Amino acid sequence: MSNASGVIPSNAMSTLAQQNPHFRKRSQIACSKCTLGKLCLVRNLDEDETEQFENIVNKSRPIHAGEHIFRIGDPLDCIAAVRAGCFKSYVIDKNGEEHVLGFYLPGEIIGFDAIDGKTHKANVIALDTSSVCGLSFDSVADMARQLPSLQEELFRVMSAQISELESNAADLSAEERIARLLCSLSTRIARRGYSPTEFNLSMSRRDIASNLRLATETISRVLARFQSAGLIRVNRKKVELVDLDKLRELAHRDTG
Amino acid sequence: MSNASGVIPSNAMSTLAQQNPHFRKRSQIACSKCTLGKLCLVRNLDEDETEQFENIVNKSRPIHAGEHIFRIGDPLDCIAAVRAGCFKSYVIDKNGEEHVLGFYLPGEIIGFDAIDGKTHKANVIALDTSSVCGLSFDSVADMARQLPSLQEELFRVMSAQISELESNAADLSAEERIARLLCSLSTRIARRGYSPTEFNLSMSRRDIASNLRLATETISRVLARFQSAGLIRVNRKKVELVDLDKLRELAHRDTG
DNA sequence: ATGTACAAATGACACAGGTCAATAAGATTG
DNA sequence: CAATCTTATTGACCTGTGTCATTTGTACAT
Repeated sequence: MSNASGVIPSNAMSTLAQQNPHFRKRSQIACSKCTLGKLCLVRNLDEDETEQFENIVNKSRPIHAGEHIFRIGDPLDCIAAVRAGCFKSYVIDKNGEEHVLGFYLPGEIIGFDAIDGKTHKANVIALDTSSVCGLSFDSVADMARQLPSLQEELFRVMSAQISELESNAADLSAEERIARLLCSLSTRIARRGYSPTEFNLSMSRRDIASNLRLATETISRVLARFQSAGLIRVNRKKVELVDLDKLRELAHRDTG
Repeated sequence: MSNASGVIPSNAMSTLAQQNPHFRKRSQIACSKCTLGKLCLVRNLDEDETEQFENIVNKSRPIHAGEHIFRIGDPLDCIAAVRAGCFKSYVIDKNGEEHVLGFYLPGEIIGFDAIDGKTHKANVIALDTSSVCGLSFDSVADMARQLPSLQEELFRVMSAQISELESNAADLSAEERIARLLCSLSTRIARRGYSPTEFNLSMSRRDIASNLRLATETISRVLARFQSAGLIRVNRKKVELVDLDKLRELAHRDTG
């Protein structure tokens, strides 16, 4: 804990700020040509603005499953935009138990919780082979003062994260929570043009359990129940959402 | 639900934007002389900047317990800074059950969840006689582009809210959750210079229960247990935290 | 292919906290 | 200052989910 160093520092003397190997400047990446199709912070920027933005983006090298991009206590140098793959954020409690705070898919931004206090508040680890764009938060903030659309988008994304977390706080049954996670993944994957009904669970049952505050056994049992009810078909990491409507109904207990 | 009109509209034809009676311009309030002592968004502004900021602040009239300042669906015109009193935010689920999302004390900002989608996502109601400062979010954002410290503070506060919500998501026992709420209230109250060990629970047991996802009976029982263990003394709304250290220990299950 | 190791599924049982019901203590009204 | 209503407390019992133990499945290495 005293060494909150991030990301397998190959050079022990280096500051994270300059040397975090995931965020070292490699190539300028053209956001305008990103496979994500401007799903990211540049969403509402015009061509010129996007070009400006590209100057502060560092693309990372591929990150292997199991590699950390942030660790608790790391100074907030970068926030990260997921380009490909999947990440989870987690903390370890007093008893050494891991608690998964959330999952991040391409197009999503990791690290907003680090702005307050200027240090990262969760560990973030790749679940699949992944890549991210590193964004110096200071640079983004500076640029946001020049580009209203960028500022607006930053506020919007943070706001959405607050809403999301607020609604997750609801007291749901195991079935409701699992339905909700499946639906959430579905829409987030669909946003990128992939099938909303057939996808890969990059995270283990244990990760799901930890994130939903359930036992892994409960995850297994509920998935089995969903399958025999004809709602889904699961095989290990593969899921098919057969009856998405019914799942959504289960998930959306809350209305206005 | 179709009429998501806010705040007891005395004039049915008025738009909320212009007429929300809580946020109608009444008096410019000098933030520099606010009883909160710059606990608010102006925290890091210098004198000139604070003066600028005051121009976009509308102070509300007193708000009575039970009055709403926002309702779900209200357009995001204003966010609100609590000056005095206490608020809760809540939603109603399909079954008509209320779910309390959070409590807001003086110095805290309500409405960040409304930026995404430009509509309020929760009902917000006063629990005590209260007052708030209304802040046009657009004006605040505009000004934030001129005043780096203001933008920084906005990002910081939103970030803190994200961290807070993430850590609330942990899977805690009833005792841990209640200890955590008591400690949270304690530090938030202490921030304003009041006693961290003796204060008023503005919210009902039912509100606490809903917020912590417990039954009201459990709240009563745990408070009783805490009392007989010598951790607190409770009588209705009055609480005294006798052994704050032990309470904190109970509350802070999570470490890095 | 065979062995090994880890992830997932399944079953038996326990317990924290929910639910329901009754009572008590304040608050509010006439 | 009754009468009434609401909120809080307390008790008895029930249920969903956790825990622990065992089995099955899958991937990977030899």
